[in-house]
Amino acid sequence: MAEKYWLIKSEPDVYSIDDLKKDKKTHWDGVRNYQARNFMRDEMKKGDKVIFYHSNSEPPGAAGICEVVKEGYPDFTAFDPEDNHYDPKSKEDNPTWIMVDVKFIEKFKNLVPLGKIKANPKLKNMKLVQRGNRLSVMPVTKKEFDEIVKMGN
DNA sequence: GCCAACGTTGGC
DNA sequence: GCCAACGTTGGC
Repeated sequence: MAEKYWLIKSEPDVYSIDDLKKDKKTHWDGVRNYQARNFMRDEMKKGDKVIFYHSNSEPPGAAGICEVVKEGYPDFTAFDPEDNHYDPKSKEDNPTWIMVDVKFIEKFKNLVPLGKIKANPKLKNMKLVQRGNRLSVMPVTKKEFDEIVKMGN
């Protein structure tokens, strides 16, 4: 099956592309949105390419690329009462929340700011730029993915 | 810090 | 099942 392409959002104050570069790989925990969960559980496959997006930052934008290295498995941070992402509704024998592991591929030479993404007619159909989108994990097309990579390097 | 957009919760 | 209230996201 062909690779899929995704975009995941992170607040760089919490976890940035530089953190991922340092760590080499990470588990993408803390997603507490059903649509995003379903993408990770059902559709994200090993080898899929992912745009790493910085939200709530100055400027917001696409920062780099990573790749799925482990497919959906239970987000254990939901089981830990001490964790910020603790969710008592999620049980270990029937987990509500799912995460994947991603590994660092590259950091763009230049961050692709949201403004430029919005200004590019080829990217106008991206969920990212459609109104009020709060999804933290979303699919993108290969064309959109390639275009953003081109803008970043 | 503001606020619009959106998801979730809970009363009925 | 509706919908108001509330909390969160995220750009500006």
